Amino acid sequence: MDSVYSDIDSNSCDFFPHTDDEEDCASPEPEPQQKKRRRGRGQAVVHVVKKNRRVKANDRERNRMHNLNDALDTLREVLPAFPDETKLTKIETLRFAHNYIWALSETIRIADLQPGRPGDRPGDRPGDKTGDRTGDRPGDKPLLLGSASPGSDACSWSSSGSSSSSSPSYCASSPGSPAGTEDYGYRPQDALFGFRSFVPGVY
DNA sequence: TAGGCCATCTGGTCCT
DNA sequence: AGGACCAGATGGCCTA
Repeated sequence: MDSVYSDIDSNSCDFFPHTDDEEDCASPEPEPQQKKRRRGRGQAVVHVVKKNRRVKANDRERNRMHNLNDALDTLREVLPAFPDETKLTKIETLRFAHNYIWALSETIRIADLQPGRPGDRPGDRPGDKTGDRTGDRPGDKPLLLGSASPGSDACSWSSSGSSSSSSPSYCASSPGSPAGTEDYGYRPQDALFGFRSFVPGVY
């Protein structure tokens, strides 16, 4: 979308009273003692240079954010989709990805612990390129419980302010054990079940 | 209408 | 010096 300011660029003081352009933007009621300074040619050049730099910086920043959003979209694509196809918000995407990665690694870990594990078969090892992507086949072990439906949050935390308080029992802990429940009967798929499932009426 | 999410602008800081 | 990154501010859009 075009910037709402695109029409304003030529006179940013309308919207950004504290910009470099401040000097040109005589405040509505200039202080009495303040004499209006006339800008000489040199100052005008400096002003134009500054403004150009700002415009370029804005452009770069916009591109940077677009790249970030593209990466986020790419991430959304590899995450399990949800029935109602509601697009995950940015924070939800990140939290869900975190949970998802953790669930996958837990699944691998548990599979490795099992005697005569299926992982002994070629193609079942985590790094085995011959294996299908987990979750691609309907018959796969139900790691991905797509029944978790979007609501408002990817996990059971409330991002309330400080980093300490925003440390959920689940999401912000180390990827190795997001829930801190490693040997308490916690199943990897619970990580995905937990997704957005704390919203009343959603799950 | 309030609240959530988002895009954009902006100035500061760090890095090359 | 200029670019990358970051966080704060602002305003638009959408939904409950």
